[in-house]
Amino acid sequence: MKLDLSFYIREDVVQISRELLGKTLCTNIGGTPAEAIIVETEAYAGITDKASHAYKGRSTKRTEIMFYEGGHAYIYLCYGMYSLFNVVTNVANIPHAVLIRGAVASSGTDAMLKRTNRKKLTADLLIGPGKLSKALGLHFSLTGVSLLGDTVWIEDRGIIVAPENIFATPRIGVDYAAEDALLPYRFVAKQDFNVF
DNA sequence: CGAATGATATACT
DNA sequence: GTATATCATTCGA
Repeated sequence: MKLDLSFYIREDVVQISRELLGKTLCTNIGGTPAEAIIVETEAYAGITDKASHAYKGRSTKRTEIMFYEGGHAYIYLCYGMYSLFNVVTNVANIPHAVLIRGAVASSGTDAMLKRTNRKKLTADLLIGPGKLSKALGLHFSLTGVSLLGDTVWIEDRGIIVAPENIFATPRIGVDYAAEDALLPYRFVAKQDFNVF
């Protein structure tokens, strides 16, 4: 069942990050459908979070998507070659977002392998935000697309990640955020989804 | 460990 | 309008 607006507009972005573990991320881009189970997320808590692009309410043409109502995709180009995929949460004008950092392929793997120029399915194909976006076809030009539409969306397939399999750790690659880089806003699901 | 790689934000003229 | 520093990263030595 596709997650609806009420899931995204809640105010606790950290809670949403945790709940996204085990959900299925679906894309239908360029006529090639693909699905993956989310296993790693990071929360970006808007204006109070130095690691967020919207820290202190900074709003620019790039970051304006984060100020939208929850349920939109904020996709942005980093390091010149990798698109990073985020889920916007909370109500309009509160720039909270969840970075999808890793997933496990569950369907449409042929298309993913083709996009990433690989021959064989490996466990780390979708681990890492850059690789995940590339494999699923999430180009940064798609930023702002609604997750309630039929291009990119998230479904609840009834997969439950046990609390003892969820680990909270500091975020990756945000050392510039000083003390906020130490916040335990990253969530990893350590569970065998048996996709091989 | 370090290069690749380009849009974007910011600080200038 | 133009210049330059800066990245929510990855891959190959």
